[in-house]
Amino acid sequence: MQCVSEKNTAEDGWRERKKRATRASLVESAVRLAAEHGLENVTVDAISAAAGVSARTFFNYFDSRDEVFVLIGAESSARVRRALLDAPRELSPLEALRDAMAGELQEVEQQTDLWRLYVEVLGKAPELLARSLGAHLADETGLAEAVAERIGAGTSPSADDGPADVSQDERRRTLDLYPRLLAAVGATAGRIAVEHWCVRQDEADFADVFREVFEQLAAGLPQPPVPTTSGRR
Amino acid sequence: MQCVSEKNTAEDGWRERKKRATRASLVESAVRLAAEHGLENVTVDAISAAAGVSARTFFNYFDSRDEVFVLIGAESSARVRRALLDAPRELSPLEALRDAMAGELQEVEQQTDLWRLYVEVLGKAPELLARSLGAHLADETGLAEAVAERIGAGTSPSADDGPADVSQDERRRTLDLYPRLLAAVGATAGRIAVEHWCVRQDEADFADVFREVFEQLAAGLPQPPVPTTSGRR
DNA sequence: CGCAAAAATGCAGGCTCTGCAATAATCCTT
DNA sequence: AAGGATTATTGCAGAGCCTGCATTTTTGCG
Repeated sequence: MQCVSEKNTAEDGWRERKKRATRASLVESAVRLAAEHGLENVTVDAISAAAGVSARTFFNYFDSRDEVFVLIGAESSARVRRALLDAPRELSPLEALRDAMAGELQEVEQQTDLWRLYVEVLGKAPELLARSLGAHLADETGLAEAVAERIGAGTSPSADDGPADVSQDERRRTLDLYPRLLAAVGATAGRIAVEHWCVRQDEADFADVFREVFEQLAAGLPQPPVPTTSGRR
Repeated sequence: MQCVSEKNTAEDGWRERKKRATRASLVESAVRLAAEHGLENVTVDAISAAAGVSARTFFNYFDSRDEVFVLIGAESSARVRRALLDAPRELSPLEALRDAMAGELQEVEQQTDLWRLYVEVLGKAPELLARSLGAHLADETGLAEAVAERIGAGTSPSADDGPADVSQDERRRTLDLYPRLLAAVGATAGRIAVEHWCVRQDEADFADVFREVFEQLAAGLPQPPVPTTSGRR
């Protein structure tokens, strides 16, 4: 690993490619089997057999059986974090987070084949999607740290934060609290967007749903307009 | 069964009391053991033995091993939902949800003994708290239905199912989306409040943290004031 | 007391997951 | 190209989780 040769970084070599293939094969087998027999009735043995590896090997790729159903991998977390830090300074934290996650979720609409099966499976097992997106896409703790870094390093020279009369204690508490809250809520919003789009796939593009979710969030979750049809009050 | 005698409803009878006691004993044993030996090193056998029942009986009380560590029970979900529906009409959906959850979370600060141990355990196992609060306190789906009913019932008393005759696509989408979003975000906010309070117990009352979280939410998660040390960077 | 409902228990069995050691594939250096 | 080093795969043993079923014990009630 100490890199004497020209081996740059990552994804060349027959080895890596095979690992990727195996991993992808496991995921695909898992989702396919789950769509056919139900999520609960798919064993690690079955998945491994379908993918052509041993059951033991399965656990070399995934820490748990459920993890194979999590299409958003751990790399996503890092990418989102980086995108958050690299986002333009003009954006508010919420906007930056939205854009960072949007970049990651773009592939949702592209890998439609697998995702459609995936959605079918998850429609009957919502808790898995929750864990999937909630836990991995965001990696709340890491994301919270990125948020903290962003707003901490974002102190522009203007230093125009007017009210200096807030108690130092409360401010510090808020500063610890805010990143965690933003990260968690943002991840949740992303999850809800995916869930909603899963159910009503035909009615709107995912991008629209995603945008709307964050608009609601930025607006403070006001009560939406009530249907005007009958007697709007 | 069909209540011939004066057996009113719930909590009399030697039988029920013993069940409660057993359940409580299991919970307490579990938390105590976890605090001592670490969450992962506590087996169902150990918990059951400490509580004086067989391991098989454990699974008559809890569906899974982890469930014994979830102090917020399934009843909470129903109570929150009812509180949400009973909340004054003047309150915005977010406020109503906040108050409904606040009522439920009051007991957090009261059962300090058990919760302190609990916090200690969960400090090293955050994913459990996430599942605990995220999954059970809110029961997002049910909560979303309650939200939908609340904002839908603003017009007609027939709260069966919302008006399905909305013309505009986007409005209908929003109406389906909003309750899910609010429920999920609210639950997340509650969880973050608990988590934050867990870490910084001494610095603030839980009620303060809880209130602040929802204030941020209502304000649209704006960037908080940056520490005044202007020379920063 | 004696019957019926409910709870607790023991047991068998399947599934998940982990360490360990042996084997096989890949990579790298010479 | 050969050989050694690294890494992946595999089988196996074993602990733990969880469920269904049959049995025993407890509780409620006439």
